[in-house]
Amino acid sequence: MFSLAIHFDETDMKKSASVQRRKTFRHGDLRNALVAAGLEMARVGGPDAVVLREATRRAMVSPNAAYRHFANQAALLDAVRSECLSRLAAAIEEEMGKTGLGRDPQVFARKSLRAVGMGYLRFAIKEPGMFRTAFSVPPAVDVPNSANAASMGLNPFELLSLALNRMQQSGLLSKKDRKDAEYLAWSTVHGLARLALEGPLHTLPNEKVLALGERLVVMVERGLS
Amino acid sequence: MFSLAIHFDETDMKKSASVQRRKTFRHGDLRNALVAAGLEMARVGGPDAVVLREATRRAMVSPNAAYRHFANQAALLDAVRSECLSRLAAAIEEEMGKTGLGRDPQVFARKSLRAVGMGYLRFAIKEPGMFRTAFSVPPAVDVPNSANAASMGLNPFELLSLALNRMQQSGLLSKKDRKDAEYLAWSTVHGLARLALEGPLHTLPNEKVLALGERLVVMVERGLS
DNA sequence: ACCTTAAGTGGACGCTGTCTACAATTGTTC
DNA sequence: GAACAATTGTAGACAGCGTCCACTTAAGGT
Repeated sequence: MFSLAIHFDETDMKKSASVQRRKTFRHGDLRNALVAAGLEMARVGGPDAVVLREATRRAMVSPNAAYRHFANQAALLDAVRSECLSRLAAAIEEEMGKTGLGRDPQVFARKSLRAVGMGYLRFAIKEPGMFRTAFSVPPAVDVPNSANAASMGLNPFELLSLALNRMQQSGLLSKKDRKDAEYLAWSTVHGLARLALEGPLHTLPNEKVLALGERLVVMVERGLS
Repeated sequence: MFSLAIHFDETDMKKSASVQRRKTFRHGDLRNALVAAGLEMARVGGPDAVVLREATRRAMVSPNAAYRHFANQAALLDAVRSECLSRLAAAIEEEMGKTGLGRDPQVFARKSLRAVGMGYLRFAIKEPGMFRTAFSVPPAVDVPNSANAASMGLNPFELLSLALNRMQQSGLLSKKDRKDAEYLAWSTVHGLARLALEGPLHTLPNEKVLALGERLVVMVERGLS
């Protein structure tokens, strides 16, 4: 009937055990299904692996159905990318949450900055496909897009700003040095992540990458002021 | 005759003004021609833009001819990537050459490190497609591949090591801090480049990116030791 | 002069993204 | 409740891509 039938047209038209066919003509939640499928593909194979037709296949829908929800595959990829950014933000938040509140504001500030950097790095290592996808297409950084955020409503960039604000408020960072500090701090950790993931450092063992990350955070702390 | 004829089959079979057809059956230098075509595509559109069939088209050759010189398109892309790395190395060398020899070894060392970082960044800004291509596929860093090098025979990583050695020899860097310092220094500048090129900072004007680069180099200098 | 072999061509296949036209369902309005 | 419009799916086609297999052309060595 559908071209999908080739998957299980063993002369029986009843639903096979593993693959049940949608009963209604409408899918009901196709957009989300496509993003979920795309996310899984991105997780496994990075941005280049999110292919529109495969997503529709996994959603058990004809290829063109996707075009009712996305202008083109770039739009689908962008939705997936946004989801990846959200997960990155969530990972950072979790890492920040693990550092208790600590009474000394300077210690707290340092821990916050460290958590942002290491959470970033850990996510990159644990989910390289998602990480690479998150930064595959250039989104604007200044326009806060809530779709990129995690539970706190902050995207990774804003989480970093938060940590740096704590640094300044606790007196670890002068107002002058605070300016654009997120760009500097971000660059360091992001660079390490990319070099370790897809760059020339991809043979480094994970522990070493994380150890380098620790050194980087210290370097940022000392180098910023 | 060839399928290429569709490009200029205006009922005249003589060579058109702009496109002359190869006379001999053999191309003579097809491998290089394909790499050159791929490089140009990479320059304009980044790694995803280097498509095998288009390269053969530009070399005025049938698509399959490429397979006499490359196992597949990944192999072609890898050759292009290697060339991009060489150009990056050349750009860094040039930047290093601009800093005179300077008698004070500490000043010289600092200038060297700065040149590596800023040369790296300037190349990324001037040739974003090549830069992105250079790091699109993970090559090993430790195996020195002369194909990646420029005139001095050093790849970008080795040029950075050279600058850091000068830092150590002039007493600016302790032996302990010297260890793995290239990873830390590299990460910072590489991260800025990628964020500025394809990441969330791609709207930043070039001057600002370069200014951030200067600050990064200073940060590395102070943060390493 | 023959034979081997390197380096080209031709045609096919399955995959992709995307277009246009059509069908089925749902929601709306009289 | 029937007619109609809008939404959301399908069918079929197209060009472009990487790649496979079979064939051809020329060059070089004996």
